[in-house]
Amino acid sequence: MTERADWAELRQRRMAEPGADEAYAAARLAFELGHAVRELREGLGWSQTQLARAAGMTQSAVARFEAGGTVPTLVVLERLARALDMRLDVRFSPLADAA
Amino acid sequence: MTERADWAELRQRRMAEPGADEAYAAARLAFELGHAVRELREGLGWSQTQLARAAGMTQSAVARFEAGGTVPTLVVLERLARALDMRLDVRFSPLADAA
DNA sequence: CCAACTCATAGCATCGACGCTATGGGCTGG
DNA sequence: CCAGCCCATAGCGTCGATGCTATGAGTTGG
Repeated sequence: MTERADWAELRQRRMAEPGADEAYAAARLAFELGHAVRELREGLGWSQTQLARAAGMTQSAVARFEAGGTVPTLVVLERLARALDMRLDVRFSPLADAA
Repeated sequence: MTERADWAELRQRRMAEPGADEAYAAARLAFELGHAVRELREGLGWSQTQLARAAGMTQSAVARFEAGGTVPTLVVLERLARALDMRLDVRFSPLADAA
């Protein structure tokens, strides 16, 4: 990644800063989710525009999300999940112990 | 629950409205997460105030969250998870197939 | 009966996520 | 070479989630 984005860079820095533990985790989560959605979308052979329509949002929103531009809201995640015909799973799980 | 809250009621109505599918799902998720946190907290024998301190927020925020007053942000969920020494798990999973 | 603690809300300010529209660059088929 | 589609951002306005502070009700111990 060269340096196309802006927030992409900012977020990177943020994630590098010490003490930003939780913020870091959230950003990472956002990034991974974005990635996941992208793969699912491509898997279906859809364009961002198509997914956007299906999820009731705009192409720009999808792009921003996939790129990890913001920490998504549960509402949005839910919408995307539906559009992709998936189930959104959010839960607290033990750190190391059994499940 | 009589009718102590305000948003509690509003949210109820919202959830009842047709076509509010995703909003409904999000609200439900919020409610369940709130419940989960409450149980975890009580399990540790902590007061909302204690958890709030541990998670870097105020008692009111914890109360609002546990009551399902708002759809929490991933950032907040992450903070709570840490405070409770748990791991926040967010993922897209198939609707019916295996987990 | 009072003090102290716990939890539920209210009210207010701020910040960030989302929605929309408009571009710009990259690719591809005519 | 132009038209058309795809994706990445930029800007801007709005709304909702959080944070804080201040109460009020319910409990409990002294």
